[in-house]
Amino acid sequence: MRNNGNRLRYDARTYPYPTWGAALAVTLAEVAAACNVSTSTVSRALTDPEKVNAETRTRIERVARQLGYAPSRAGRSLVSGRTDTVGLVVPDIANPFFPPIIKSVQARARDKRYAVLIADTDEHVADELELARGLSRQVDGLILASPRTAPAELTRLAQQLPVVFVNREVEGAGSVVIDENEGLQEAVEHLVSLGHRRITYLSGPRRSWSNQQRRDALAAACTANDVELRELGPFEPQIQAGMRAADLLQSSEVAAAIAYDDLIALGVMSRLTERGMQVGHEISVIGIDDSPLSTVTHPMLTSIHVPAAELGSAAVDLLLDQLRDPDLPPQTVKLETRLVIRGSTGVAPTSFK
Amino acid sequence: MRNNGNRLRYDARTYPYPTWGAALAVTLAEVAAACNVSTSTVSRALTDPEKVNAETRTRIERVARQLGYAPSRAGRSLVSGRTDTVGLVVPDIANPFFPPIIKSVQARARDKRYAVLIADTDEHVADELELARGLSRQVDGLILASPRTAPAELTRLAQQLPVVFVNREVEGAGSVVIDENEGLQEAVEHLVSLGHRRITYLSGPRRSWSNQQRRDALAAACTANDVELRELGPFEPQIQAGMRAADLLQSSEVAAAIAYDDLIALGVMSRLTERGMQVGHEISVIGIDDSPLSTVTHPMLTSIHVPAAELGSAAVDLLLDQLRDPDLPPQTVKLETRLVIRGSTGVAPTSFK
DNA sequence: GATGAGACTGCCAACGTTTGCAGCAAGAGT
DNA sequence: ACTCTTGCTGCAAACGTTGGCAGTCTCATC
Repeated sequence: MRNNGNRLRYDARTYPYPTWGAALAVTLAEVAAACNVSTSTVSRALTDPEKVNAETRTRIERVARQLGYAPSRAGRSLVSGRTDTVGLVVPDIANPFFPPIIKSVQARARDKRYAVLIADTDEHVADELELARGLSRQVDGLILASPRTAPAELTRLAQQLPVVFVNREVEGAGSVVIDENEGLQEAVEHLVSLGHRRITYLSGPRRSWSNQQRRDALAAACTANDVELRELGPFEPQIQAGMRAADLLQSSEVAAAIAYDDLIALGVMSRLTERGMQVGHEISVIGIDDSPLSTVTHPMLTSIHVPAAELGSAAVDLLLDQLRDPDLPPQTVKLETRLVIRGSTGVAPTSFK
Repeated sequence: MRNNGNRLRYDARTYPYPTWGAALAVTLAEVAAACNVSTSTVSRALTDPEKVNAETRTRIERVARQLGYAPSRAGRSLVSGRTDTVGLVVPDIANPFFPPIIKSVQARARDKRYAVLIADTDEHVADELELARGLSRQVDGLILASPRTAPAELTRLAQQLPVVFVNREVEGAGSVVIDENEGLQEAVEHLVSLGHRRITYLSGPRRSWSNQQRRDALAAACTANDVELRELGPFEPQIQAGMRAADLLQSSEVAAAIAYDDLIALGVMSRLTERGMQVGHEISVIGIDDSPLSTVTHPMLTSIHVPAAELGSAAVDLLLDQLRDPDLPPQTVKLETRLVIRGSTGVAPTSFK
């Protein structure tokens, strides 16, 4: 019962590759040799335990652990066609909105034994598809966060491999989006209750899907509350852009602003404060995302809370569902938002009432 | 001259795997069939162009492009023993110190045709090694940022695969560290020139290597400038911890604080401002990292600039050097720091002079 | 015209894993 | 004693790529 079909063919001295990392790795064949069984049996013992004799199995398990065996991803991948890896494309890791999403994607993926490959497009729209395509070779599925690529391209991408979109709905693909209606409605009502009758929307990138959503939701809320809505922008979701927005805002006659995201709002606050204005008194500012940064400024930023962690884990769940059953109809998950009131909003100055 | 050793064995209907992604992928064999050459020739044409006839090569290249051929990572990986992927372990993606590092690691790695797998330990020391070991199966080398694991364990890890440490020196492994001496010296001199004679260090995590470095460098600078040094902490590098530090600080008799990092400093500022103190007048605060956040507060945070982008790209360079030649002696790269003065530091109140 | 060199290309084995199939032994049923 | 089943295990092929080796063809040289 000697296993000689799977004997080792190299010793350390003749092994043709550097003896780093993977080359040192224990293989099925070595475990098999040590147990005097075939590689098939070892493979089954470790992946499909009911299929082998209980005694053999425990012996194999012990030896495998002892030798530090870990399956080669490449070998497994080659035969299964799967990589057990998902890709995640974000526009900017440095935008504090994304780290919580990334974290929850990773946590959920790790639970399900998937690795996560992350790509950062640096807000560069053209790189988005290229990075996604590059990743597609080495992942089973993709999560695209806040993509700005044209819808037709995204649909085509989603036909080539399972994709879940975060913060965007795309024809024929799963997505996780936030419903900003409630949050923005609360925000407008909040401002109205403070005496504001005019609101400026500091717009995000023109091609951004979520910017459209937010603008529309805000317009609806303003109409419903009989509030005049103005708009400035577009601004990139960056602090610097917010500072630029601040100056435009200050020269207007509006004392309340809702920004496309927290970064813009924080830039606005920072710049206004620097110019001597009292945010929360002379002017009210509201952000969207409720990132951890909302609490470091003074006054703290009133912001619309977005459930970032749920966003990430829902995306992973949707993606894995799709991997399990590719014929499943694409689903859209919608998450609620709500207003978190802090110090950056206050009673409208009398001159603006 | 028919190529029948490499003929296709499945058609779409009998293919046993879901027809998603990789399963659809064009293989060498298909390109070979379309060109009437062997897979070896295609392989060589695409990876080692001088080895095949110019005419054949261009034909192969054309067909490959046309068919959308992309090599299978798994197949290549299996034979080469390499994964063309590097792992990056960070304690907390949400800490604004890390995103710039992550970005530069990714950018440099991408230049060199490497993918990057990121793991976040959530500041959990015990997960650090576990994640690193998990990653080690699927990467050629690792970059560990600000690890807090015991040195002996790190040395052992570095014996198993190429590792480069960021923000920490480890026996027998490459590392990229920052030399905080200059920056802290400038910081102390700056405070002295403003009339401060006592400084409190808001300490980072006790096991953190860079916390040791910073504390030592600060102690040296204080001695040299005849300044009294006190210490509070340890604090986790998080805004919340900084707020806690603020209250401790306020009840002491020191009007100048240097924090382990920007997050702690920002938490301190936020809390002090909230309690009605004027940061930059009644009390001076200095951070370390000079993260983008330093500019969103009012006053803006005086901070010690750390060249995050260089940190990342140097780490990748060191790692790839080591992959190319495993026998290379491990190198340590040291990067300079400098003080960036903003509004959070000011003349010492007379009572403290 | 035989020989040799050189340029190119094909064959095959190998990487580590999974899995259909077949073989084998032991026990059950007739 | 025979078949039949059941439980377990081994064999071998397959996944896509690479690279050593050997074969073929062309052409120059003697």
